[in-house]
Amino acid sequence: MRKENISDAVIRRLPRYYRQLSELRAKGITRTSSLSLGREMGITASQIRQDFSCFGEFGQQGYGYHVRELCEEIGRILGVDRNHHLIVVGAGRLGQALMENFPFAKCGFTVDAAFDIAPGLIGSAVNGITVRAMDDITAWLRENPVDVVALTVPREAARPVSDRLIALGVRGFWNFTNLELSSEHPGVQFENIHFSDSLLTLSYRIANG
Amino acid sequence: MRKENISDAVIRRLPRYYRQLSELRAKGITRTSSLSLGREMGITASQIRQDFSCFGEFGQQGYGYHVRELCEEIGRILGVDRNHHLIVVGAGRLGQALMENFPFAKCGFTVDAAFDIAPGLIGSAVNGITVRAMDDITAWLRENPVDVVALTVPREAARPVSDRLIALGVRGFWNFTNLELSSEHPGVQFENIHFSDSLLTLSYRIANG
DNA sequence: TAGATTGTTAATCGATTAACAATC
DNA sequence: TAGATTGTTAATCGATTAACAATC
Repeated sequence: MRKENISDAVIRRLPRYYRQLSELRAKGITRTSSLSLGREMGITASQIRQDFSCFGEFGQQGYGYHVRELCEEIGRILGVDRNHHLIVVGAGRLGQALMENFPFAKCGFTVDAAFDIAPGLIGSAVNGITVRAMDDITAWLRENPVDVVALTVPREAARPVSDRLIALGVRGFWNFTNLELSSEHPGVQFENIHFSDSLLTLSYRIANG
Repeated sequence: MRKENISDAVIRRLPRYYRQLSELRAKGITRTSSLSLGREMGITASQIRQDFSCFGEFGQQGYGYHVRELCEEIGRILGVDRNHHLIVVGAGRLGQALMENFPFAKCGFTVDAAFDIAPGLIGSAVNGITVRAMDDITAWLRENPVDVVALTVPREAARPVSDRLIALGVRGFWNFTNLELSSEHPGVQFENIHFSDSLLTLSYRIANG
């Protein structure tokens, strides 16, 4: 029975399932079960079955789950098969690090371009991705609509740049600036990666727990 | 009344409170309340009071909270005042991006050194931080114990490198490799930043909700 | 004082876990 | 078939919200 409203907690677990299943696939394991998956991931079998049941029936009684099929199903739910288009806005070290190291293709993303204001960067290429002038982004986006902008500009630029991009029709932001961006605009999604929040929770846990 | 066991959800909210309060401070606002803080952050006043009450009594009936005091209290809880020591292991683009851009000092961290195996990097400096040879890390750590390692090595190196560092006494890992590291060793804390999990949840939300 | 807002207890809500009939 | 394991319903647990006496 497909659910209407999927909780955020469930959605956040989906990529972990996808990662674990991808690893099993890579190891050549073809079959698994909620029990063994749960043991590997530190999750109860119950929760795994509940989570999957939000999206459909992927298993077989008495057998479990076929790893490749389940992996592909979850990939589809996450949109890995959709070939999203992305640009990197802010081609400093962090933007470069993403372009150089991040496995966009495995997540179903193609990086079409990068943008920056630094004259020294404009015209260069990182990992085959051309860095263009921020001034050209309006014209460029008209010709090349994108699903997501990876926002790796300095903190001060985050708000004005994202406002401008929303006006240009961008509906998804992968936000690495340490500024909390959230959507006043309906249909615009923000995913914030707050490095400092992460480090501070670690700081807390080192002292306590 | 101080609680014994603080839930993970509460801990994850603390850095957000800290960020919001820091911003209020920067704006020169000296006084706030659970109600106004809640409005700003999209959280109920009730939850804010509950969260704070885990750690003590920071407010005053009829007045609310003094921004600076509350900010400092939460900073103390998070350990921002503790001057932790950190090294960056893996001085590629991502490691460099952190050294260059991340406000370690604001989080209470000092970056003492970076380490890498690439001959071209060894001996260079990024933002005043010397990049040293991975071969020297054992000797170096004996002289300079650290609280946290920022792990920015390639995925394949994550496991062997972290094992080695644990053996050398490191007890905190800020893990940027896309490998799930979790502690079999008691007292060793891992904080994983999974870029791909984050992008995939965004991918999901673009299509649904 | 009167108004505001806390810290805390009680009520509600939602998420996790357990149980089990269905069935491969 | 007998054993295993699903999907789902029910029970439990924990987290969020509401309510309110205390008090600045």
